[in-house]
Formats: sequence, C-alpha cells, structure tokens
Amino acid sequence: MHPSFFQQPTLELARSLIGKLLIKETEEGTAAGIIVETEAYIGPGDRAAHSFGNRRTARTEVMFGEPGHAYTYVMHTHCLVNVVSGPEDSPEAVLIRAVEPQEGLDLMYSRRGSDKKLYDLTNGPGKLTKALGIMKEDYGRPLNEPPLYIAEGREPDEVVAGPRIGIDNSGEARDYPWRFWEKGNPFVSRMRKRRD
DNA sequence: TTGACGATGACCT
DNA sequence: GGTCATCGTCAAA
Repeated sequence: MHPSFFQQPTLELARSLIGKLLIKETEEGTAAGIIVETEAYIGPGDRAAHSFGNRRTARTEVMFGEPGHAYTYVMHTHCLVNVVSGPEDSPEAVLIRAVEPQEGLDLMYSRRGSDKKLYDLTNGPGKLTKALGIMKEDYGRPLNEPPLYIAEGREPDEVVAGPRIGIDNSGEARDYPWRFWEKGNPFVSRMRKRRD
C-alpha cells in the first residue's frame, strides 16, 4: 500500500485493513493472508493500549513515529503484530487479530502443525504471526515493502464492529467497540468469555 | 537485580 | 470450564 494509506484516522484504518493482504517473505518462502479481524488501540485515552497516557518506553517507541510501521510485541510464548497509525507523536496502532490463508499454505502447515484444521492456522493474533513467520525482529519495519508488507487483497463482505478481546482489566476501555471483523468469516478468532 | 505481569494458545476435564 | 507454559518489559529496590 502507498504510505498515505496509513495516514487515515486509526478507527478508519482498522476498518480499511479488513480485506487487505498481509505478506511476509522469508528464506523459507512467502506466506500471505487476507486480514479479516483487527482491533484499534488509541494510546492517549485508551487504558487497554500499551501507550495509554502517552506512555513512552523502548517498547512503545515505534508508535510515536510515522504510521505504517510494524509494532511487534511478545506475549507469553507468542508474538503479536500491529500496524502503527496516527501521525508522529500520536501513539496509536491497529492489532491484526486474524487472517484468511491466501498464499504459502504448505509453509503455514509446516510452521503450525500439519494436523491443524485450515481455520485453526491463522484465527488468532498469536497464530497468524507464527503461520506467516512474523517475529519480534520485524519490529519497526515499514509495511509498504518486503519482507513484511500490506497490499490490496479483495473487497471485504460486510464489516462489523464490537468490543475488543482479552482486555477485561482495562476499565471503561473494555467496552469500546474498536474491534472490526468481516461478518461471518470462519477465520475470525473465537469470542472469549467477558466479564459483564 | 528482581519480581510481577500480560492485546495468547494448547491441552485437559 | 480451568490451568499453565515461558519470557520480554518495566518499575521499584
């Protein structure tokens, strides 16, 4: 995508990313998937964001830079990937939560396990990074050129919004409808129990 | 230097 | 429904 694509407001970008293609090239080969689920994290006023209150650390540093770069983050035994959004000094990002396998299926199976069901390859933020070969070393990489980039995919079906997942300890931010997904797509991650 | 803590996933009952 | 693996990050000591 042209760099200007990433300059739209974070919530619009999160919605616009649905249907786009996320591609990772490695020595093993290329793997790519259509983005079907995202979540927006708008630092300054979002308790669920790592950059809440403009918190600036080595980890959140990339979010303070230009949009369109990768923010990778290690969670337990997994790596998650975000698209940095918002202008410079606005620490915002969009988490890629799920993709639909598009290219490099053999690679995905070898990385995730050949016994896996197709839908289980990439239907979660930690799963898709492993399937595509995205690692913490991708931190800060520009997303408009190889080896990690986003390109036109297909026109998504109906895109709907709802509360984000896995942030139950984030106060009022827990209920913000900042999660977007393609309605009915079988590769969207499963709903988790929420405290209500 | 240390310890508490996850934007998760796999596996078990 | 629940447990736990396993490690980088960050703030406090």
